[in-house]
Amino acid sequence: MSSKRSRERVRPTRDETKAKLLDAAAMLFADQGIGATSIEDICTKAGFSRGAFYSSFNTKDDIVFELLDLHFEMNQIEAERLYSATSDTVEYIEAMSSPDRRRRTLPVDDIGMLYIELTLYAVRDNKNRERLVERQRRDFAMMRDIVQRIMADEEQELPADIDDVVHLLLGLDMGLLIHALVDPETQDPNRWARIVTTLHRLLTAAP
Amino acid sequence: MSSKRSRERVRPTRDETKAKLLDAAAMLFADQGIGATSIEDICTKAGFSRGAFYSSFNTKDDIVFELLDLHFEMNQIEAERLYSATSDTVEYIEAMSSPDRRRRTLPVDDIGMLYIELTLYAVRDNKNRERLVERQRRDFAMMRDIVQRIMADEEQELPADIDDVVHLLLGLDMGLLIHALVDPETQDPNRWARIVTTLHRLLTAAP
DNA sequence: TGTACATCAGTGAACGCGCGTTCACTGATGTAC
DNA sequence: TGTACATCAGTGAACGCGCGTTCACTGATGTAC
Repeated sequence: MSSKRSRERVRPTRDETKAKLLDAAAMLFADQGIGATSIEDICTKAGFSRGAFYSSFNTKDDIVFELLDLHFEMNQIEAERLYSATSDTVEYIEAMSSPDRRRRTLPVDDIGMLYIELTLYAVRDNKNRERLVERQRRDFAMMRDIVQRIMADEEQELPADIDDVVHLLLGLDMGLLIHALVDPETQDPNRWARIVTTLHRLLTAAP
Repeated sequence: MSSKRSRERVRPTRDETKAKLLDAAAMLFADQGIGATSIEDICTKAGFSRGAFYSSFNTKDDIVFELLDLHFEMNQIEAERLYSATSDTVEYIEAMSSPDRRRRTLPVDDIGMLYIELTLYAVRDNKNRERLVERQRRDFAMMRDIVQRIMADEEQELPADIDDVVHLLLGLDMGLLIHALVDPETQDPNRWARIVTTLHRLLTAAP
């Protein structure tokens, strides 16, 4: 529709192609693992030939790390959205445990699988490990802020070290994700919310 | 030293060879990942040629699953040892958080890394996934017994659903492992014991 | 809006390396005397 | 304990497949007139 164009666009734009490749990669990495996913797989799923891949990415590593960046970026955006959209603890816990919360970041059914795949990959890469560590610390700092805000709002004092509480909450989140990944049948979708609610009750009712 | 033997043994026994290959594989899988470890790597590290590998294992998958079995088996033995060797909760928590507890299962520095690697691998294998699920359920059942024993010994009632508490404890364990794997520097070796002690305090002091 | 030409996103065949697996072999071990 | 022979654990060269990457190309898009 630009005044400079006299024919209709037939091919996707460069950015659309890249986005399609990233989405296809996210799904396949979660499904089969990074190592078991070939560039050919990604291109076929996205509907391109192998060469298209190398027009958007330099190497296979490249797409992995770009996906990791994307994952953290969208996670951050989503977390900030929840952080500011809710006003009390109950509401916040409910919003956090919403079944499609994680889906809002990347188009992958089992985002836990994808996260673990990407993490293991990045942990072993000396160049990118640092970024991963930085991101994790940022997540911890954010949760620390949230816990502090909640305790301040409720005019309560934490009966435990705040960093321990933050590690407890995020560790629990991660751990439940992995256990659910191994044994989805035993998974109770309300478990996270129920446990966190119990913890909240115990922490605010403590002597 | 057997009466049937007239010369001294020069080569390792079949079992020794297999054990060396398993140990080498455990270390390399934890260090580089299963996908990035070649059979040649394993054999070199163990001090054999590639052919030796195929004298003990049929395929690469074979050694991965044998390692997973070994991991669970030794974990089970170690857990049962702790279960019966300690008599009160404080002692039990201390024993569980002993820095070299995990080392007692396989000769790997970062057993968390190995466990995640093996788990991701097994989760994606339809034949072996079932065994993994079964093992995880057994771990949960064991922890359930332990929690029940502790509460009975202390003549306390749990102020929460016991399965939630079990998921909380094991999820926390798994999650801290992964976070420590990403960012070992921020890891506090006493954190697990401190958090669990706090949880124990909160759960037994509840109204 | 239409045409001509340069650019470059995407094509797909080809390359070559690494790795899992095989196999003909060798020399240490088990067994019988 | 020593010898002879069969067995078989471990050797290492060779095979072939799959995958990441390259590259000469084609035809759609951007731009100027």
